[in-house]
Amino acid sequence: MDRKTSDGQAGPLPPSGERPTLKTIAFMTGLGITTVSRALKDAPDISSETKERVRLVARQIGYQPNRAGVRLRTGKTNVISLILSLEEEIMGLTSPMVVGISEVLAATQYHLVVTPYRAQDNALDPVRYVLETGAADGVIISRTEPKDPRVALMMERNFPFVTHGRTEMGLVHPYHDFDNERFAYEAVRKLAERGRKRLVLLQPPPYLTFYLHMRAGFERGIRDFGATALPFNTVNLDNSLADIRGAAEAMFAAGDGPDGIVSGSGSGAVALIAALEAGGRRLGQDIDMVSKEPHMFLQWLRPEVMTMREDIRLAGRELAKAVLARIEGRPAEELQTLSYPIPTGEV
Amino acid sequence: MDRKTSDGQAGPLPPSGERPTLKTIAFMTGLGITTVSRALKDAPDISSETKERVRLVARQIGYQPNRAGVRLRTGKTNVISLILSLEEEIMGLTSPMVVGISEVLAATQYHLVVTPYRAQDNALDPVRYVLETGAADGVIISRTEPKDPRVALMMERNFPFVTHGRTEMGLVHPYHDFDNERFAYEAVRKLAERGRKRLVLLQPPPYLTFYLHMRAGFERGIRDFGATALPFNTVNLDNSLADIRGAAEAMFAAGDGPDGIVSGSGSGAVALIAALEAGGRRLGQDIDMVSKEPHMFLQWLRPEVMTMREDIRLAGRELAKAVLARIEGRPAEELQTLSYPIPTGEV
DNA sequence: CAAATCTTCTGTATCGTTACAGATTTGTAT
DNA sequence: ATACAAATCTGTAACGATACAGAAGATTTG
Repeated sequence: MDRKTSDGQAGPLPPSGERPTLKTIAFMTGLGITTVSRALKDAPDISSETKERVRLVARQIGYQPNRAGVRLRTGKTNVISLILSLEEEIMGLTSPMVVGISEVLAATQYHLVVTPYRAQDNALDPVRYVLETGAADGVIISRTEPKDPRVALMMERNFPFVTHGRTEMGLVHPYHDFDNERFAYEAVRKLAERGRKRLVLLQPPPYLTFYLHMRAGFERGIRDFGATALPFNTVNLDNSLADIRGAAEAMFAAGDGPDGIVSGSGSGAVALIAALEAGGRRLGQDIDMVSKEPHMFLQWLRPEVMTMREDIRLAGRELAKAVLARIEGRPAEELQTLSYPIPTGEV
Repeated sequence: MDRKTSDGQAGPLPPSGERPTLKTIAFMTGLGITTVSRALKDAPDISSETKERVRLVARQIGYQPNRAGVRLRTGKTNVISLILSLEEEIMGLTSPMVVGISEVLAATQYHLVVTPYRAQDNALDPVRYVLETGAADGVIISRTEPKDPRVALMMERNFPFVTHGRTEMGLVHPYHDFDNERFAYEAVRKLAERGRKRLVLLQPPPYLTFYLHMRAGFERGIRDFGATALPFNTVNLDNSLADIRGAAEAMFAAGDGPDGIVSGSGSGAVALIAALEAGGRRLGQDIDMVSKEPHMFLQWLRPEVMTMREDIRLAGRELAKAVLARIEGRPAEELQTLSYPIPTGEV
């Protein structure tokens, strides 16, 4: 039972330093550094009594593995990289997203590193950086394109990642997405139910995948509910609110404008409302609108607008869970989820 | 001139691996690893010809120092930790803040790690974590309290940090802050100019430093412009919008309410507007309001509200610059900045 | 011309961790 | 007894970078 506390050997030197390391525990328990390491990761060749003893000491002195040591030796960074477009900032998606991700990572050893990029042209840069420097174990990207070079690159390198948004390359990869098709379809339905027939869509920029979805849902609605789609292509959700407002004002001034609007974002809706009201239209009377609603802004300040909520925080949680699962080797096809529009208070 | 390319020595082994390291460069140049390391950091005992040669090769093969190696050896993490309260999420401050910080860090080797905490009670946890594990070289915290234990702790340990918001402990530390005193004072002035005399303030939670500032500015305005402050203490900016609305509705229902409101946040203003309109008041007629305005929401949907902008992105930039400077040893007293309300379009 | 000095370069040890190849003890089979 | 296997434990080397203490050759000094 009582193994001699080996001494006199080339035993580990006293720890001395500040923060406890494996050496500290080895010294305190009289075990070898290797044994301590293996005990802490529950290796099969360590007696359960020793494991217990090591764990106890480790807990007592508040041992936490040195990340640099682990990373240098194993290559495991314990980092998830969230790659953000600065455009997203405008839409205010970042905050709840980060919160959702953090909620999941909090229970793990993972840290969240945020890496933004400027223009869509540079979207590949941060991904390359992570791949080349091994800066993270997994990556979360958003604003996917149908043929997304980032996805192609990471799949080719077999690097764990998840996308916020789908792609159309015939490649199976983890994603979480909001069902923008359904959103737009339901939006058209609501407008049609109010007798609106001449509809416009404030849509995403055309190179993003969710443009296709939103557009498809919109057009399916148009067909199913016998409405007409008017063009509104001069601006999209990536334009500044001032530009959106400007374009919308021009449209209303041209006369013969829409009697129903679907807005792909809450802030976009604000610009549209400003424009239509500047043009003398009255919401709920001359024209109706359906929009995504990030907060309660529209619901409270323009209750005439019908709103649906997209739960970005949930998206963050799903995305984080998916990368982690991917890192652990779960197959990509099990890591694809959709979320659906949440109806907010009806008028 | 031509130093013999030393060979036959215990020269470095071929690099072989994927990513180039110092060893790779050493092998390619025929120099020692140490020499390469010192050449790259422009040490004085390396000839400028060698430096040039090393730099050239390093650039050619795209050498980037291994972060884990540096971190393990030197303790330098090249990480800035942004410690966030989940409460901030609600106010949507995170996004532009992260963007601002990233803008500054992009030009450096630093990565940004986001570490959120749940309740105000746990605010100390992430700070302790960073201090104990050495997870970062510098920390950015916000939501400071007059006697902030995080500040005390980090100063005691002489750990580089900057706060978003000031403290009142007689400790000199780097900060960036928005002048909420001025904001509230100017807000009262605007209301007084419109003849409003019975004012309420939707204020921050009382334990935060900027409560004191906003309150002070408000009350100074009250005195200077001969108005009256009505109590509105049941809720603050940390409460949910629903709660704020509820409390405001109760206030209006009680009769004899305010004829002017100062709202410390844009989203809070929305709740207040919803409440006052539900109570039959009309903005700009029965009552006036001044608010911070994060976007264009208020300006476009309730142009009657007078707004001022707080540039959070700028705050992010200033905070990042300050931690970096502090890490480089600049004295704290040189790293204290204030930003001022930006008037948005007048009615 | 030997000694001292300067210039430039390099090997060794180390940070904390883990993979790997033993080592030691104990128990089992022959 | 002797060999063999099982159960536990441990030293060494390595990941990539840098601090430190030389080392080798060239140059100056008296």
